[in-house]
Amino acid sequence: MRSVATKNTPAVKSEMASRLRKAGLRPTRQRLALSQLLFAQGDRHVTAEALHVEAQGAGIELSLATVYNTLHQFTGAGMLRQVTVGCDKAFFDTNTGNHHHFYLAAEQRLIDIPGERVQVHGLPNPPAGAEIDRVDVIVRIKAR
Amino acid sequence: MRSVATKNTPAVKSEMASRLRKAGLRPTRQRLALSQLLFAQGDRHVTAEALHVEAQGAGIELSLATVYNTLHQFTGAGMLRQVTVGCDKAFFDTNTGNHHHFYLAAEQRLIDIPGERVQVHGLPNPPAGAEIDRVDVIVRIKAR
DNA sequence: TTCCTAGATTAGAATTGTTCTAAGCAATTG
DNA sequence: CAATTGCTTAGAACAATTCTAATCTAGGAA
Repeated sequence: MRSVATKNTPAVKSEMASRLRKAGLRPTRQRLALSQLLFAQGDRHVTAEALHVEAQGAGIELSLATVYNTLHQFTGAGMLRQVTVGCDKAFFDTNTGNHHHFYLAAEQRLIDIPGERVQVHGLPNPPAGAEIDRVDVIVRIKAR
Repeated sequence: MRSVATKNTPAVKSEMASRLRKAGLRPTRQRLALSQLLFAQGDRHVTAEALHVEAQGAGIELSLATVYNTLHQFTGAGMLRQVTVGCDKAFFDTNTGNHHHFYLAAEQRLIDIPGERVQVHGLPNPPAGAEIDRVDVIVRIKAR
């Protein structure tokens, strides 16, 4: 009995499967398992390494390479967003909507900041001919 | 005759030396040389690798390890700021004042955005007991 | 000046995070 | 079911950075 309820019902599974198919990805055992770890709970920030450990801990056998592949494919399909916060590890965020982040340097951990309320004023125009992809606000929290 | 005027006068040199001493760093040949490359022109964004190449090109013999050490020491002394923008390489910025960045993903290049005009509104309070180190705004420019 | 010593530099090895490769496996299609 | 195409895999390769242990040097003392 685990404390986190990772709803593992057939219904959830087939919903995941169709999401994957829509993205042009075969719903393989590994991708379904990772989908569940990632999306069956609330918003999450994971690293490849951490997700791999978590999967193994949950009895899912897969290689780290597959975790990397899958995270990138999911990102390409718009199911994840990659957050860049330090140059050590890459974080993947299940929240792909408009939002920003606190970064707790001491714990190497991210906390979402809902995007609706946050406004950035006074930005200059981007260099000629360039187009803004997105604006990221990162609030760095001092290490203690 | 190089096109970029890297003022290499004794005056500049001794000013650099005293800056280093103030930071508790011995003004060694290597640190003086890197100081000049970094600070004798306007604001710059460099990677360790690029600065190493630049130094060698300018006839300064030093190891990559020294470049890394020096960049970190300068950062610790508040003479540089590390900018985190992608997980490949670390950028060091000679502009340590209040400002933000455009990030041109296609060229892996940073452009400063002066800080005075930019305002970020609506941020929630940081988690209990935490203190904000700083707020970074990164405007990502779409790769073409 | 010369000597001494803490601190700085170095080459190369080690580590870390990530990507690649080539071979076997598995989901779909016919 | 068989064929096809895509997926997964272990392990090697890679790139950025850090570490290590030996050597060197700046700056103070004699």
